[in-house]
Amino acid sequence: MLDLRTRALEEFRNRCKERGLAFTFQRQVIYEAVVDSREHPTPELIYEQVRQRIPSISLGTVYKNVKTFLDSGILKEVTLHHGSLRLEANMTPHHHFVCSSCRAIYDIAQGAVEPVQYSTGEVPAGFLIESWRVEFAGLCKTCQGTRTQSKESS
Amino acid sequence: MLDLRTRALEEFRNRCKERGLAFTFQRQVIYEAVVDSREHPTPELIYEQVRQRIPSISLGTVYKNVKTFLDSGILKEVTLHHGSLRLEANMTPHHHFVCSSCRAIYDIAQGAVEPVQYSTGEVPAGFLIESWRVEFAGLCKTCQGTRTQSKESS
DNA sequence: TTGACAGAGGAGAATGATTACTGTTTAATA
DNA sequence: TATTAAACAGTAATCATTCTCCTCTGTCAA
Repeated sequence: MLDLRTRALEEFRNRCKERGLAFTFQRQVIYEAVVDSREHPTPELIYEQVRQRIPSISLGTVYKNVKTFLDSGILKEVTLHHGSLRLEANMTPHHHFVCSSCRAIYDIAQGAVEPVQYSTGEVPAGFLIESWRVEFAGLCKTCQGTRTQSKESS
Repeated sequence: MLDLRTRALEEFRNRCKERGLAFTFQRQVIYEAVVDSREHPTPELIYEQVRQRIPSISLGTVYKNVKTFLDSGILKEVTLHHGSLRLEANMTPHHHFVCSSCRAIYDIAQGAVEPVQYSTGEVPAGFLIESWRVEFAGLCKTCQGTRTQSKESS
């Protein structure tokens, strides 16, 4: 448990070094706040957590470092298209493909994917599942052409 | 094509009636803007579209009606948790369960779901898929207890 | 048709999330 | 330990969204 956390921190330190990022106390505490949270926290929530250990930290610092971590692949964002409300009129069940470059969203017909099978033969425990869908991420046709595959690949 | 659009509009009119919503020109044009767009548009983009037909429309009206449509099940939002940036430190592939009531996000182990099969035996055309994951929606344990199943069920 | 009234629309202020800017401090490294 | 680029804190600015207030229009009964 603690060991796991220590290991994660060690790995974090290495990642910083690899990417040429300074290993600061603020960054360490911000990273730990995300690791320790089971809630997929917002920057605001991270800020609250971190302030308990570093009362002088500024919200801007949290945002800045979160962004840095995302760019470096040290953290991940839960959804690729959280920014603004996106709407659709297609009320029939279907899936989505999100281009990780231009963030465009495309519909994938429900029929294109076989129904999801639970490996245990059971619904994941405790949840009442009303619907599910697959979210594919990758490059759309346009972005495949534009880019000469310079994505981070670690 | 046009027929489809006419049908959709007809259905929209019925939905409004069913829900006791006034059928106004603004609502019609807003709805059509979403139907016509293949881009899962933002309210801002809808506003741009609608302004070409109704220059005097206000952005507030677009937001208000979009919200009304979402509440009435006339439109759908692409993601249940678009509001604020949500982060995670778990970099191994996994799935998510989103509670449609409290919007909490839970991790589902990758092993709990069998790899997605494409019905056609092929990747959906044109996309370079780098990853995929399943997003489950429903009620978490807590919200199942709290609520006496009063969800919309149309 | 007409009149009453609740609901809808427009304009702009207020809020919340996020980014940008500025001057000061600190980690990395020689 | 001195140098320097990067990181920090504080604050202003921006963008998305909601709220408020007042006017106008659809809806429905007469």
